[in-house]
Amino acid sequence: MDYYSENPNYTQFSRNMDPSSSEFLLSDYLVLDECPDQYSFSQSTESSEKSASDHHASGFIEARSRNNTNKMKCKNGVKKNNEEVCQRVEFRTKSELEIMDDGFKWRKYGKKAVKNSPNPRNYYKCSSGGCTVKKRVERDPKDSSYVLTTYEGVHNHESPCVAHYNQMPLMLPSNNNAWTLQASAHSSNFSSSYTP
DNA sequence: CGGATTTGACCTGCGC
DNA sequence: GCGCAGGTCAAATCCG
Repeated sequence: MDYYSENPNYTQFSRNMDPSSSEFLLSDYLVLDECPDQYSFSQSTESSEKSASDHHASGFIEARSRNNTNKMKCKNGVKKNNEEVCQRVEFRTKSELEIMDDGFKWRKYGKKAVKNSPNPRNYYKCSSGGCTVKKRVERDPKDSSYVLTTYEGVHNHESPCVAHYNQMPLMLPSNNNAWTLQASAHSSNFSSSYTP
């Protein structure tokens, strides 16, 4: 069974995005928030665009702290202080497609128009049973050619994509603080990873 | 027919 | 307390 036929979103992303192409800009903006102690991994918009263009989205990521901009709310029963960590990862990706398939299977559960943005925000949950990871997808109001994708939470299972293709775990269940996003399972040099 | 998507209603937090 | 905005729910609808 071909994964492409099972996941049309993945098909679009991986087929249309050629890492060797100068038009491919992967995740030039990345923010990781972690409650209560938040850190971010990001590049500023302008520099990221430049560097992403220069490097053709080589996956280069710059880290900085953002302790003074903690406005992230840990809602829906996620506890701030103790056991459960509210982890947020934000990607800003130049793409005509709003759906950035990361190998996981998402179920759309909401769509909402947001203030100061002409484009609606889409809400997705990981459709894997027991996995509570969510993501929001919206077009950048300042530049609609960019897509803002925000992940909340940590997958408690492996990516079906990676399990299927690479037989390598995308998420290590033994390490809840580790995350990896792969833009394409076929582009092994195209992945961003974070392991605290 | 079952799963995914759509979309209006509802809930919650925050600012005034 | 009220209104607004963001987030979620769930029934209706779509689609393979």
